[in-house]
Amino acid sequence: MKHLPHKTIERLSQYRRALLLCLDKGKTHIYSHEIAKIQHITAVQVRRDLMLIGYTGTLRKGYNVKELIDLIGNIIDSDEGINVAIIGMGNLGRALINYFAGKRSKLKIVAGFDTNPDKIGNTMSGVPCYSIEHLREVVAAEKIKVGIMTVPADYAVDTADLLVKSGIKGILNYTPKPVNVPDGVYLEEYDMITTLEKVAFYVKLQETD
Amino acid sequence: MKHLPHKTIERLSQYRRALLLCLDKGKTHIYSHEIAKIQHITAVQVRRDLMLIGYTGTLRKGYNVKELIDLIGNIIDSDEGINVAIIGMGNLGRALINYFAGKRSKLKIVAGFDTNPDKIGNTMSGVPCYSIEHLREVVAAEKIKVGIMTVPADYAVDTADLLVKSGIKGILNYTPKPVNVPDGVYLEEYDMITTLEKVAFYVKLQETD
DNA sequence: TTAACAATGTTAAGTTTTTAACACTTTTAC
DNA sequence: GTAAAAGTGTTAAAAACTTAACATTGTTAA
Ligand SMILES: NC(=O)c1ccc[n+]([C@@H]2O[C@H](COP(=O)([O-])OP(=O)(O)OC[C@H]3O[C@@H](n4cnc5c(N)ncnc54)[C@H](O)[C@@H]3O)[C@@H](O)[C@H]2O)c1
Ligand SMILES: NC(=O)c1ccc[n+]([C@@H]2O[C@H](COP(=O)([O-])OP(=O)(O)OC[C@H]3O[C@@H](n4cnc5c(N)ncnc54)[C@H](O)[C@@H]3O)[C@@H](O)[C@H]2O)c1
Repeated sequence: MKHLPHKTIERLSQYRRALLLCLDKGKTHIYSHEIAKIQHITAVQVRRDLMLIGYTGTLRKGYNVKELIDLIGNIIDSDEGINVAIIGMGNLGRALINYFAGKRSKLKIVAGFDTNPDKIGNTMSGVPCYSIEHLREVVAAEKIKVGIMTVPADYAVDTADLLVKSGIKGILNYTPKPVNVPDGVYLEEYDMITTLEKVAFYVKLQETD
Repeated sequence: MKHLPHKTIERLSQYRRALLLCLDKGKTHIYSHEIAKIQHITAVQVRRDLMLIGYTGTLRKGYNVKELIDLIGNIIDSDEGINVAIIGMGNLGRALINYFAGKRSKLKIVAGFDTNPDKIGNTMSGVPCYSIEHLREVVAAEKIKVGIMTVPADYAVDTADLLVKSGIKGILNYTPKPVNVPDGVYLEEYDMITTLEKVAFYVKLQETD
């Protein structure tokens, strides 16, 4: 497989989510325009993405839901799975753990970290909370590759450095403070206010024309 | 002002966030490459975006932080401000309210809605929780334009319909279940798993080449 | 004072992403 | 049987977005 466009990767994840829902409903086949409708995009785009990953559906019946789910898994998932840690077991951290628990077989939150002694040693939704002091050892022992940052904003920069030093290869930063990482570490900044402001902007725009 | 690219709108919101942090630190001027560094993009792109909004900095001193913050506000904020509601005052809903509280003067969460009688009538971080039954009246009374959906996934579709009927013009959907809205309502689907899967994918990719 | 520098602003080129167009294939209806 | 309909797969065109190139202009330093 050659290079898949950035955007296609995102959509594949979304297609799978939609397909899993369809599978639950007992649907065995699905047309490109049905997927498109769910994702608010065009059928052409769906077909193009599927072309890129080399999947071909059956004419007149569309795509086999189960097959497609598996194929997407082959592409975006890692064979051995990827272990994930959450740093900062506060409101958001706990909500995320709760939410992710058991959602994806190949992506597992295996550890949480905090500085609060009351939290350290506890387990939340099956995820043990360690002291941030033990970050390095736990990351190594549990083969953790990805870290989700949900610490208070003031600690974001330091925490990112710590994560990098401990050998983490991907960071998802939920704090509103942008951080820096060296080459070789993939960083995604995820600010919720940006999205809300975007919605508000387009609402305003729609009103004024 | 003509059309601003979709992506520019997002970045403007991010620039403002970064600029506000700089202002706090007492910085009065900033160069395009400094903004770029924070946002992990190029200086050219920053300058281009600012060109599009018609802001010109002073040569050799860069951009005036305060002025730029105000200008971005003029563009993306709504003059009278926009009121927002959260539907579903659970873990995520509460975390969001807590987080947004007081962050933006022009974007205010003024109401929460739930079905749980234990929550209705209470106040969280200053936001009153109403029964979902009273959605329509409260939306009208409080001039709520945007709704953030944090209800259980099974209620997502119905809740979206309700919001649309009540006159809401923008929806930010945090549930993992895509919903549909008619023309004239701006919808943003915001799935956290997609982002995490993307991070995991690029981590995997980096390992294998 | 004048050359070197380091910034901005802008036009042009390049890249990525989306959309359109259409050839092809099975099913259905007559 | 054969034409119409409704899908897929793919190439080509268009649109959106980013990057490069460079002219311009204050500032600094010899
Ligand atoms: N709550 C939200 O909806 C939301 C949304 C977007 C972003 N955020 C951001 O996410 C972060 C967390 O938000 P929250 O509401 O969960 O806050 P919180 O205060 O509830 O949780 C923060 C947790 O981090 C722990 N912590 C503090 N310093 C630490 C360190 N150095 N290492 C590890 N753990 C540490 C604290 O003990 C606490 O448990 C904040 O930066 C916030 O701005 C929150
Ligand atoms: N927790 C997370 O980090 C996270 C992340 C991404 C997405 N989500 C999604 O967000 C949603 C909420 O997650 P949560 O962890 O807060 O769940 P939760 O169960 O803690 O909260 C759901 C809340 O919605 C209320 N509710 C139920 N039906 C309702 C209705 N018809 N109208 C209004 N309110 C109603 C419930 O009483 C409860 O207070 C879920 O769909 C979840 O998948 C959560």
